[in-house]
Amino acid sequence: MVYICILISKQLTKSEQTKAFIIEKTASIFNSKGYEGTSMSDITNATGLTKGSIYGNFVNKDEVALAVFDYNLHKVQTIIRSEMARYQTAKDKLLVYVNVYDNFLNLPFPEGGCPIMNTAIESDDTHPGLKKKAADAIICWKNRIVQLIENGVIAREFNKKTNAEEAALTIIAAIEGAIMITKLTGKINYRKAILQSVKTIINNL
Amino acid sequence: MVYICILISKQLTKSEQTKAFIIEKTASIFNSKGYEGTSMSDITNATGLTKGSIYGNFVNKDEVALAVFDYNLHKVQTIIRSEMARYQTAKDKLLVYVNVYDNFLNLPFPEGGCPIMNTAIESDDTHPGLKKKAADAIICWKNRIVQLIENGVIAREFNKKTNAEEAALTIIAAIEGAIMITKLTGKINYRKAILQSVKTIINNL
DNA sequence: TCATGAAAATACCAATCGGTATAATTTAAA
DNA sequence: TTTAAATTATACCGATTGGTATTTTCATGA
Repeated sequence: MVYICILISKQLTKSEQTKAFIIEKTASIFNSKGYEGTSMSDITNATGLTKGSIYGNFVNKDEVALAVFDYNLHKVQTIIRSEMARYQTAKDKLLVYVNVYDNFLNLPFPEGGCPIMNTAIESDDTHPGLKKKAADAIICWKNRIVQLIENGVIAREFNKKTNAEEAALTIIAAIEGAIMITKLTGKINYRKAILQSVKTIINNL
Repeated sequence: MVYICILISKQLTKSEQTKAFIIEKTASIFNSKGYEGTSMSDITNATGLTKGSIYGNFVNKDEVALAVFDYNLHKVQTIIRSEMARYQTAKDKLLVYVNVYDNFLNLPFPEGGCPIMNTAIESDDTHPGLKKKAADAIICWKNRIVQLIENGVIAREFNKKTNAEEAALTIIAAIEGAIMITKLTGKINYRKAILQSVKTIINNL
């Protein structure tokens, strides 16, 4: 199994390596300046590569942006998944969201805030491809929380009268709002206060 | 008094009239495409004016963007204030936020979503002037809700153990998150579900 | 009615935008 | 080691960007 993995990773094309390199080097730029605000020269400067090389690996800037979104989203999902694996109960797993977003400065979180919200706000009126990806990510996130709550109901951790979807959407909305407000005002206590409310919501499920 | 008002409005410079005209015509564009994504040609197309005229009334594009933010923010604040004036109790006044954001398609709300959030997300890493304006708007909003809650505590509508700031920030975060999620996914029920949670939070104060 | 200042239009600027054709260089298989 | 293919660099493209200098038009008070 490991052997196969090594073989597969050795078979990574030069082009695939360069692609990954470009994505890594530009991920934080796209997430900070936005997909419109990031220029081709930003990309060449960040990578040290030339335009010819970028366009030899991606058909256009849009494709870089889409790949970078996937990369940033994957980064967040990986953190959440690995933290959640440490806990057993539905409640503890749900509280992972609170703890992760409360300490995301100490975690390998994408620079520039939540990639889903950044992409959502920038692209909802302008870039259908990115909008679709962000929307799918939100719905996937919501479904994951709904499932956790339903598991908790089955395990008699949560009240069976709980409206799982309403709770899931509220948790997501509050978290995203918290990130935005703290990034904007610089007040970490604001995020802490909102996440305290999220914790209360989870405890009352 | 009225006479004075008429005099003052007659004294509106031609330049001031044009300025207001430019702001009105471009407000929805800035709020949809973003302040970076809106070009000078967008502005000239929307107004029918030429670049010379725009730059005769504003020193640069930034100044238009800042003025448009004020205009869009004022629009939201006017709706909230006039709705709130119809109610007396602190709880009813707080519930205005829920009702307004639940029906904002039927109100003269700025096109393109919440101008505070749009500006916050786009400008927090790129445009200090706009970031400052958005941050001030959020803090002002928070203080207003805190005051309403404190009034409600004095009037014995709310529990005096209520953490007003935590509640205020949570309400704002949930509302902003709700707007983002519904705009992104197209699912109005998602917003309704989150606003239902906000209503519950207000009822439990 | 005429003169004057304000406002708007025209024509232009250098810089940058995303993108491409082609040439030089690596890479890797034979 | 040779050679063909894949990858990267160079040099360029037209279009558009924000911005300005200058001219024309317009409004208005004397």
